[in-house]
Amino acid sequence: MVVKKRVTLKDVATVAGVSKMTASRALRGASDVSKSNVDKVRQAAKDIGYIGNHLALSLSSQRSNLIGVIVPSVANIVFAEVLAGIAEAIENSGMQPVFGVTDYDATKEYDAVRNMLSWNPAGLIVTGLDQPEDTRRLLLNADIPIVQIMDTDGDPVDVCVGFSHVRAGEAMAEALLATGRKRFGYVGCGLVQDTRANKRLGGFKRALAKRKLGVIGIETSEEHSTLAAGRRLTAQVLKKIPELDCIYYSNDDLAAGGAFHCISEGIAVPEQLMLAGFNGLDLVKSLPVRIATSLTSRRDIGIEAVNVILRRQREGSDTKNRCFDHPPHIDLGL
Amino acid sequence: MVVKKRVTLKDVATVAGVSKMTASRALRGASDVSKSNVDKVRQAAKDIGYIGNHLALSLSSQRSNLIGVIVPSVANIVFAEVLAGIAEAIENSGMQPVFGVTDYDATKEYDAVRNMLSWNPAGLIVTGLDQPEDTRRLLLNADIPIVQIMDTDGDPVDVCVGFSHVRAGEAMAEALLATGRKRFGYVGCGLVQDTRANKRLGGFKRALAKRKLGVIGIETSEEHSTLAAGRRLTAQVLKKIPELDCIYYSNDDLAAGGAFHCISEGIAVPEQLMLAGFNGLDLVKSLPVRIATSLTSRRDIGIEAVNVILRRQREGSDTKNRCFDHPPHIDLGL
DNA sequence: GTTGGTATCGATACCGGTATCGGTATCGAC
DNA sequence: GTCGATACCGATACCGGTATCGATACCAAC
Repeated sequence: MVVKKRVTLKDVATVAGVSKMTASRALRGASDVSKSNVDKVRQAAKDIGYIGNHLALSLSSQRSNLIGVIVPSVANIVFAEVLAGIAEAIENSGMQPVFGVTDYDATKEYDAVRNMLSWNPAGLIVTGLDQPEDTRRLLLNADIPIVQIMDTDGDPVDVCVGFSHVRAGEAMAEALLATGRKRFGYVGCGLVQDTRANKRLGGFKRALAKRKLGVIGIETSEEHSTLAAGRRLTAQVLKKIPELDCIYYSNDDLAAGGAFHCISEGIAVPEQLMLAGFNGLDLVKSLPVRIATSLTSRRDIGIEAVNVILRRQREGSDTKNRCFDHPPHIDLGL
Repeated sequence: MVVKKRVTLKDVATVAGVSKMTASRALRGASDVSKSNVDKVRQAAKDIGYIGNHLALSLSSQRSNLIGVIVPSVANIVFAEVLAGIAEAIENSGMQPVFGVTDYDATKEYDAVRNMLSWNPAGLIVTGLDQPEDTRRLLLNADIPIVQIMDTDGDPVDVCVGFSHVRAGEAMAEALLATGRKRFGYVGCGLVQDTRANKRLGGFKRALAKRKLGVIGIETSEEHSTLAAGRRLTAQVLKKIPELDCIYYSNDDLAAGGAFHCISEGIAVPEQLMLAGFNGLDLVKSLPVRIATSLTSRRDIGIEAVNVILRRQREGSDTKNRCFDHPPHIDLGL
């Protein structure tokens, strides 16, 4: 046996005793092909283990079944769940997701978008609305549906699916104020680039300001959000400002870390100190103490993003410049 | 302005006043092209916003820069971290990962592998060693590096990167036995298909059997592993067999759920009841009680898997049929 | 027998790049 | 002035499919 070469459509055609074209037709729609030839081709394809070549298919037909997805991180469960939603919605659509990771780095994001576009995807899903100018231009020039997810505070290139982080921050502040809390702290691992967490903090502060209140203790760090960081930063902020009666975290991981700190230190949560995270992770729901959080519908956002693209494919551009809002739902955990 | 058409290499060449071929050369290696032409072409490409077309590139050059990755789930943080490792290792290699999700379903896995192969990837990373016959044949016939990850208990198609789950289960049993525990329970959300968890349980039981011991309480469920499920199943198993002094869980999520149950019920962990999970998640390290776990190096496994493929690309098939072992490290949390 | 419609098939031209090879220009050496 | 080597460039043939259009066969209708 010689070198194992890839089985091509031509091989199938030869075995089946028909032309390449007939084999091609037989393997897909199968209109305009006699029943007997369809069978022959199908059988031949199976016999010699024909797989097909999407590269050639997409190049030739000028459309691909790829949907590009660009997220800042996959290790973050929040984006992992968005991806899960995307994978779920894409199922059975004949499409295939391709993921790119930016690591919260604008340069990598630009590269990822560019790279993605070079695959002629049917659509592109990118995270956030605040791409730098050059990346935005790339997206604008791409002649495919672009869905920006997880944020609606801004001007979408095409369509956005998510919610307003500003409003989410405001809403949480209002809910916490309604419980009578007055001395607020903030703990965040907001990489400076985490514009969405910053938007939430902005909304949070604004809502407090309306009641002539403010964030009186703040502790942040450049590292990634982890439970351990949450634990440590909570200890720090409480050491500086022990009289806090409520801490808002940039996300649930940090808040849960804070909860662990409180459990260890015997601080009564939420009686003595109320904790509020963001995302509504499974983790928070199962915690031995009750903390507040904003439940975001990551999965739904992923699903909707895909659906926007699929609809666009079928029906043409109906929903240009629209925003799909999936506002978070506050759970005070009380 | 008419219909916006995709900018092709030919357009670049025209603008730069050279042939397609020269433009092609100028934009990549740039050997055999005069400096002045390289500049002209580069400038032209930038001016008209040339992006390139990977489909054509890969089809024409008969090699792609894709690395296919097939995992059962992305919502599971363990695989998310593997993906993160993969993304990290792939960075700057010029390669691009494409992910497929199987949802622990063999049929979907077959489809995913097939689909992936049709993109002519440079390599394929799949999860586990226990693919059904037809999928395995697909992998065997593919003339690219195939890396099976997360498991080494079996016969790899090509290369495997992971660890023995049987030994991992044994090791945990031995470590727990060494602390003097005698009445073992097991809690698992082993979908029947979760062969790896079953391998661990098998190893665990075998090690106990050597000491004439066994698992005297077992509680499983078909659902996905969640903290809530861990909490519930722990309550159930303890209700039936209250005298357990140690529970082995199929993973950390369940074990952490068990920990939450114990905290709520005032059960002293680990004094009264020892809990042992699997994976060594961040979650476990930050828990307010100490539980045992096996630290698996997900990220490293992802990185190594990619490196196997990258090495193969450069050096040819040196490591045919090899196994890369990344054994977990037991942390009793004491 | 001729005509027209339908079903079926194949030849050919692409899609947008790269590999390959041959052709020209330039230059130093003899 | 001729020659060979080197640098540079473009024509052409692919890669593996699909779109398109024309060819052929067959059958019913006139």
